[in-house]
Amino acid sequence: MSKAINLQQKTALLRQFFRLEGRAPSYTEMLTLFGYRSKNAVHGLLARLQQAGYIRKNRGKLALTTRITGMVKLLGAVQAGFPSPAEEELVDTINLEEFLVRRPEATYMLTVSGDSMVDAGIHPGDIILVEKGVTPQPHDIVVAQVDDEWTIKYFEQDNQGVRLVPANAKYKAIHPKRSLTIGGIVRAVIRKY
Amino acid sequence: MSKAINLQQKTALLRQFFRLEGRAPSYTEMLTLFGYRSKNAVHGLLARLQQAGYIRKNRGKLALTTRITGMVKLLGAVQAGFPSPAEEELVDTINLEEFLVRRPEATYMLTVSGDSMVDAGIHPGDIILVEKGVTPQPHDIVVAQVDDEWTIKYFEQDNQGVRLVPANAKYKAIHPKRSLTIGGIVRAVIRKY
DNA sequence: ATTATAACTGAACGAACGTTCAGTTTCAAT
DNA sequence: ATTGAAACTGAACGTTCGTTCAGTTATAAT
Repeated sequence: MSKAINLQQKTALLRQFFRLEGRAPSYTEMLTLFGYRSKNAVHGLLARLQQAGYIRKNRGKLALTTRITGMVKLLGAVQAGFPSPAEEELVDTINLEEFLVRRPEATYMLTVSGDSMVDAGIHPGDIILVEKGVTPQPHDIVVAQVDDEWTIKYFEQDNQGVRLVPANAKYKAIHPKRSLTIGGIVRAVIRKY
Repeated sequence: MSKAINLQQKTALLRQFFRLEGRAPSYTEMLTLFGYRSKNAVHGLLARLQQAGYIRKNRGKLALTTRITGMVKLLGAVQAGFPSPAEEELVDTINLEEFLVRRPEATYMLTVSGDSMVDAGIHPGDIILVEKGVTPQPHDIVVAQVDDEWTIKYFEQDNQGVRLVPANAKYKAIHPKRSLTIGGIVRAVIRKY
């Protein structure tokens, strides 16, 4: 029907520029980046990129979406094998923050101390992302202050009220006596090697 | 000695703008953002922000660092209690991608299937970040293709050569017979609730 | 071979950009 | 009260910005 261009090739270049400079390129910079000789070519390409959801615009200003600024490449199944550098252009990327954080303004990162949740795969030294200001539901993992002590536990409820259950046979469930403050609920666990 | 301004208050405004617009504001936009009446005031502020490491500049163009674009607030110890909205300005933020990914161009995300590493806290359904093209060291966790099958194991070496050790008593260590391909080494484990 | 359409060139445009300068205000130390 | 330095105002500047237009080239279907 007409000329067809490879958007993924262009997004790879945008990604590369962003990683290097930490910002979106200007039209003039995109001339050399994409190998165009007319700014109108850039203009047209950006329109296509916007339609495809790679970029956004407001007030004539360009904003890259997380599909460009995301660092981590998605891999469906390992069975298919790891991509070679040649076919890396075909892989989509994801932004870890957008993936893990729902409400940035209410999310905190802290390090786990204690082994009360080891059977749930939360080990001492692990990092957890905690979201504040959410009402915990049963089976949620919460960071809670019970009787002046902070712990990580499963949030459960029974006829005695709130019950905080550890994931470690060494410890027993707690029924808060004097006070209970929920710091937040655990949204993600991260372990870095 | 002179007028002292609160940089953290300004960075909070920058952070807010970036979350909303997905890009850095222009000088004119910063006039209203910071409440200045002269662009020179913006110019001076940016100089201070650059010196403090919050922003970078190249070719007259502004680039926000991950100290601004990072979403997650750092929390030292839970014992100190969770910050209230009023004191949130005092908290520093971190960028999860920068924190977890060393070489973006070589890092892939995939989902764990199988329970060969449960005793190392890696459960089925967990997400791992795998870095390609790194020579594995003993005790590293690797994604490897042994005799046509992909698995996650500890990478070890003994007098018989490479030994792939699971973290599950149900399985035994493997000495690759026909072939061994290292897909990459596991840099991080993520579990999302 | 012709046609239709998308992608591109090249030039022009006003608007917005970031920087600079001289002068003023603000604040803390003396 | 005076001084010194940092923070700011207001205006001006050349540069670069993103957009637009008319025209050309490339590609795929007919």
